[in-house]
Amino acid sequence: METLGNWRRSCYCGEASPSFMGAQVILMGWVQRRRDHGGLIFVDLRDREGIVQLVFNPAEEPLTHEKAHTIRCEYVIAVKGTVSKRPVGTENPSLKTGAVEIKVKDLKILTEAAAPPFLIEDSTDAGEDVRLKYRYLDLRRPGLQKNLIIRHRVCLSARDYLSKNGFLEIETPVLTKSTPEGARDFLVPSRLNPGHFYALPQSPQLFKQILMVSGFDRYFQIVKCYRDEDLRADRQPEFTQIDLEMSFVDREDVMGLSEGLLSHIFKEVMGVELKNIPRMTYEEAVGRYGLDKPDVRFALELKDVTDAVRASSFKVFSDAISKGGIVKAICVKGVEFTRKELDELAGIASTFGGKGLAWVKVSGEGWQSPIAKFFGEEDRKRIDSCVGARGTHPKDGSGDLILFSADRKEVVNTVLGMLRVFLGNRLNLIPKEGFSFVWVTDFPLFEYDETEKRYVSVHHPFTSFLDEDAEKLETNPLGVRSKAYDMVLNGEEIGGGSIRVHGQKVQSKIFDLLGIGKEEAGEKFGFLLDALSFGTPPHGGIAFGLDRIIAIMTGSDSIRDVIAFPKTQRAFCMMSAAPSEVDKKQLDELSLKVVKKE
RNA sequence: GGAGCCGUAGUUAAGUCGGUUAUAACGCCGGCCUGUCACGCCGGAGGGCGCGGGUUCGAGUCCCGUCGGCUCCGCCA
Repeated sequence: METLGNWRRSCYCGEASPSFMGAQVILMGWVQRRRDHGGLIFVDLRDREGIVQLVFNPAEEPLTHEKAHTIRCEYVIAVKGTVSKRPVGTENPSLKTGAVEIKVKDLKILTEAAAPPFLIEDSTDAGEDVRLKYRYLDLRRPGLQKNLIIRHRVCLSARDYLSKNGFLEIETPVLTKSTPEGARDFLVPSRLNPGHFYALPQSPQLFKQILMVSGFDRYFQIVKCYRDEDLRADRQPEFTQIDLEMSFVDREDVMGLSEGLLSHIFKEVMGVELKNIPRMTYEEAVGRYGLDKPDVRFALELKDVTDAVRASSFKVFSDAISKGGIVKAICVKGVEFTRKELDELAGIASTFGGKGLAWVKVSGEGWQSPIAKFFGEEDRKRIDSCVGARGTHPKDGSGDLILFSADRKEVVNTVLGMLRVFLGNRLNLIPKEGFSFVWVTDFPLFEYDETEKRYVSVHHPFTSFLDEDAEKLETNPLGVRSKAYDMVLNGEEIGGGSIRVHGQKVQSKIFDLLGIGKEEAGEKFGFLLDALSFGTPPHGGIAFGLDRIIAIMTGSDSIRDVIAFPKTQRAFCMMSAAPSEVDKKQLDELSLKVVKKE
């Protein structure tokens, strides 16, 4: 091990280029690989910006060459040498620096390294659990470094855009108050107030609204949020939002600003020009795509065939309809599915609540289906034309497959919506490149929670409603549409927001409808209700899921690949082994006692 | 809470119908090699099959339980 002494780096390894030709440089980094030819030794030296080849020549620098025998993978070294053009025919076009190499005169081994548990390269085949345990090594891989660099640039360009548009970045508390609605809170015990707890914010929602009451007019924050719910590929217990709020605005203003923000980010970071983002109401999204986060990159839309099948003698359909349900179908073009594949589709349908999945193969000879006998020639024609099915395709003569779901409206849409996404992937209907944005608007304000037997907010309790739906608040709460909007990218929800309620009376009314009593409302959100009574500007905002956006930008399957230190599915950090038990002394100070469940 | 897939050298995997000493590649260690870049060649070390129990003359292979990783449902205003 040697010290740096007076050596200072002249540039990053990845920056070595023909423009430095002949210059003496000092480079520092990690040994990617050593190729020892007995005579010449080649070493690939890696840092954040890339890799460059070092050459140790025994004929020129015998002592340095001798020393180079001892270096191993992941040693941290410094070299002094000259940037040289590689001999003709030995250039490496797959390397950014492949036209040059460093003829090393002097070498310092700054730190030795144990043999890493896996190779530090993008094509590493180590499992994710091993990589998460040694996350610091995993993060040396260029791919993950690139992801985090992109993340940095997205944050930078968001700050730049918002700042230029009059937004102020203002921090809000992390130790805050538990809220009854929404996700499960992470709690933090208060030492100074035994038996009392802070909650980590699920979002800075209340605080950003209060900042509007305070007159800051435009606020934003790139902020961690915490939700104690089960994890998924796109969900971590702590995640980051680009959160913003603006005063004296309506939906158009927030949505327009949001499009500007996204356009700026994608232009700056990806070099991509976004077109105007299309809009679709919740009703349309669910009707055509089955889901409130439609992937509009491919067709395979849902068709309502309730009327076309109403007359049929197929009991599954007629029963569903008589119970107030609907029948919808998707028509899969030109596929030959085996019985086994159809069973697989039915299995998927059942995981989303479908009780069955009726199918019809349409070929040149007409219908082939277990349910064909229930449909006459006229019925079949009507259904075919309704879903756009045809028996033979000019290209290869293959037929279509119609998949039906009959049930309550919600079940039918979910089942076919999820099947649609599954088939889109399976049949490669989804373009690999490109960013397909869509706004979804006019969400219902409430939905009915069967387990709690009450209305709950679809967005959150501070969401305002369409002016024309105001009177339905009394008569038909489920029919009230909200001033909420979601931004969907490639079939994933990447942001959502709303215009807020800005009157104390209306806010109290909403709490009323949600079954949150005056006392409870006062206790939980009294400070917001108080604030609203002191002169509140009309306001609204939106929050974007930074992790999800970066994951889509970088083509990552999971947001774990764009978070430096993510957690596993049981919310465990493989590297630090958090969470862990704590000393009894710590518990005592917090007036806490652990009761282990059987 | 539930469903599915997966746990075998440091890593990734193979392991037949239950049958001697568990196999390969990469990595690691040693040696040789002056134009390699997944360098090449020769040699070597390294695991008892996630953990616990059971069936059996005999278990990496079968059964039960459990722990862990991933994907999904529920959950995520």
